Amino acid sequence: MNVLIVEDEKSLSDEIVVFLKSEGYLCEQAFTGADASEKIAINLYDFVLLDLGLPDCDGLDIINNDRAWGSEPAFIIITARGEVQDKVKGLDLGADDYIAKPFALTELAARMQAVGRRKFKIPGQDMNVGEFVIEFQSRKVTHNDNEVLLTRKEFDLLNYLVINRNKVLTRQQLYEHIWGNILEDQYDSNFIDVHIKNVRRKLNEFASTPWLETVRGIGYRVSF
Amino acid sequence: MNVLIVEDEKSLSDEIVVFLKSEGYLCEQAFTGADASEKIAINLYDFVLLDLGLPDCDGLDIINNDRAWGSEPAFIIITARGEVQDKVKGLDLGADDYIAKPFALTELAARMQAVGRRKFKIPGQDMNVGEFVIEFQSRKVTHNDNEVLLTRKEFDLLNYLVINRNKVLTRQQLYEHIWGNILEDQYDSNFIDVHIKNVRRKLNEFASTPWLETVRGIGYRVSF
DNA sequence: CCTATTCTTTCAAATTTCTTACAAATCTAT
DNA sequence: ATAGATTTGTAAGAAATTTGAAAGAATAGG
Repeated sequence: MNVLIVEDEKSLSDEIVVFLKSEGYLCEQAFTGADASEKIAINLYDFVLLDLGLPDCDGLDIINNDRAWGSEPAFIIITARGEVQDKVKGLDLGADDYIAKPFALTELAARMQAVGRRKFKIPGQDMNVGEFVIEFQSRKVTHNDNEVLLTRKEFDLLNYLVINRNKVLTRQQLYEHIWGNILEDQYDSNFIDVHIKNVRRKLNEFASTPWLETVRGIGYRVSF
Repeated sequence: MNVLIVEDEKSLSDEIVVFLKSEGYLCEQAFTGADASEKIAINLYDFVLLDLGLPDCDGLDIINNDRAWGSEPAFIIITARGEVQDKVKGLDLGADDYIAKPFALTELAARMQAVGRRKFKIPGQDMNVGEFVIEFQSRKVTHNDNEVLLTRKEFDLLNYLVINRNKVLTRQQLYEHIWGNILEDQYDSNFIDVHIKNVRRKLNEFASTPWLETVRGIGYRVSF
């Protein structure tokens, strides 16, 4: 999961980054509204943590700007105490949650998880795909209680495909969300194909996986 | 992708054209509001870059004209600094993004990409055509839960026809939008006919498709 | 420093896309 | 109505693209 932290106070921003990284998120920072707008326009984030007290612009513009369909990020507003009407306006504009300063990092994590569950339909509980059970919390995949040992990227890949089930994901989308980078022009490597192949190989030792489909010319899709 | 650049300052317009062509876009220019309106009425553009400082009319009128659902172009407003309320009015009227003069061409490209990503990913929901269900996000076509296996171009073709349903699309329009190239003069190949035939053949294995019509002398149309 | 993971490179296999040639259908002008 | 012209449909196969697979190099993490 990709997170953009929009917060002008560097020390707080850094603190959040360190924490979220330890939680397994990919983080980027923006310290001004202009920077944030540009980054959001270019990258596909899953979350945007937005401090409304930016010096150069009204943070609410940023939400208003980018109303994407399906792949829009989840906005979580960070407010100082007392900016209540901003909070309300933010929620009206389509922010998904807010959190008031000062906050505990664990609370932030909890809210992000809750928002993610609603917004991206990330199942809180385990999920059945084919004959497999995916445990998102413990990052385990099992087949009749036998664990399928996937590496980190392999699990991330499967995880992201399952969350976006019944959607074709391009290699670029997978790359941007799981690796958290923009894919440069003309970059041709088939490492995503390789990971897919490895996931399939490991899963196929237990059962066939026709639900992990190749959509030729586009990307991959999990259907169920 | 087709772009109409509506900008009265010729040197800037030309500069944009040269750049966008190098990025693989097909460009046309309009230097007056009247010209722009006419061109938009006739052609199917993917993007319209609209300078609000036109001499002969309020650029915002151009956006306001009613457009067919699905086939409307993405409007990106070009404003001079300080025309903030125009920007706001533009976004209210349905513009998809704005960019303030002076801007870097790379930023324009980034915004067009971002807008394109969300705009042309097509309806979030599935759609019924005849006895078939088209799932756009999944790029699947089904008939009573049986999947009709279409290749990429076949799906793109059906997709574009369905989005522009009740409109006749010429082979040139289909080619320019789906293949993203200008069709050279006197280029005669019937590969679009061939793809249409293949789509029909695959669909007809499940049910007849009188709704995928040939408009003799013009092109093809999906009516429903 | 060692090991597991991730990425790159290479090539074969599978599939799609486009071209070509011709048949069938439709239109136009006598 | 019919011949000729134009347009569309069909088939087969060549060319191009895309994916799968294997092996090994680079990298990261303990």
